[in-house]
Amino acid sequence: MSDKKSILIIAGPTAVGKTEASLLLAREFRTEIVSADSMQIYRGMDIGTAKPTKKQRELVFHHMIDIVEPEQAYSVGDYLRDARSAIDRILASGRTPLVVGGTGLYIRALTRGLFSGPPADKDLRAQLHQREMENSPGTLYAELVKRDTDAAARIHPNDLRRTMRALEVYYLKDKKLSEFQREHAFNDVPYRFTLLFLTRERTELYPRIEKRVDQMIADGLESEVRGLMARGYSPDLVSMKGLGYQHFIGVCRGTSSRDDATAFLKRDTKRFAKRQFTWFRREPQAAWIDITGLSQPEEIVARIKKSIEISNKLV
RNA sequence: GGGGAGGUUCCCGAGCGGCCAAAGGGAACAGACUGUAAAUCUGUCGGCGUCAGCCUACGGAGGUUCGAAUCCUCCCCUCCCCA
Repeated sequence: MSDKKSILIIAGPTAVGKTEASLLLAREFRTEIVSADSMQIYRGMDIGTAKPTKKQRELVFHHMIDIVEPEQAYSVGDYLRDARSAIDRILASGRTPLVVGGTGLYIRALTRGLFSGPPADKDLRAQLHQREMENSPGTLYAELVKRDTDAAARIHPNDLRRTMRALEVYYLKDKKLSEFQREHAFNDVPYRFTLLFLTRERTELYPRIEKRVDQMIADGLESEVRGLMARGYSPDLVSMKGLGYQHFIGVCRGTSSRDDATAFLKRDTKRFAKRQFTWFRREPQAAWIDITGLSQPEEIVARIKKSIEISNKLV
């Protein structure tokens, strides 16, 4: 056993019930929460991201929420830096940080690091994108096949985003993405961690998602989006691509109906939950905890504590 | 009661004698993922299978044909118009 400090991570698909349970748990452990949610970092996006309320945040201190404006770019790299520093502060105070969220990549970065690649270069990306547009589709992919064959082999030819990032890494660092990945291999593990993935049967999760979407709308999602639009945000912003925001922009502009937006939001949120299942399914250290049938935060916490005991015995 | 349109795989919807397990779309399911990740991308989609095939399918029952989702007969159901 190493002398690394421990952190507890509570992950799970949207609407399983992470927030309430983690709040209770954090109070009991007298600790603070570090959010691992790629959308809750944005200020002013409260309803659509199901952010913990002001009251809840007075009860337990939350890190990594409301840290940037919606028009600011914020990458996994930024997240890793900021979240680790928050975690280190909590650890330094002698407590066990409670990481809570559903963004798989953020959690992986937190627990196993990122290779030290270059941050996104807007100009270079624009250049690359233009090159693809001016030539036939697949131009960039063909370029990648030449520059970094191994990376290309792992990227689908249609996945322009990943193709561009691989080229970006190559041109900026004069080193292949595949090489970075091979050397790093997610081996930067600074903490001991217990990663719990809360789940529910889909027959229960999906109705919860629908209910939650209805609640968001009742709580004023549309006017929240309207307010964001009034600030002149482009729909192309990462923040505005968030579930709910991308859907209600059309409603605010009068190009789509409220009913359609609601239906699509429900559908897309379910799909998102499905992708979260896929992600954590192949996260080797994630312990799945089925909380189907448990509706009270107390019950969920009891269930969580039980599995922590079990995993502690195993360690 | 009279006239018209139609019933296709989970849904919508094309097919109108063989090339049809049946276009296309939707939904669903599965997968990938290292600086946009609530994003981006991919695959499957009647069942069985040693992948060659076999079985079940186009409202129901018969019939014509070498061969029918496609043609004929009767029946059941839906929608529209006139009474």
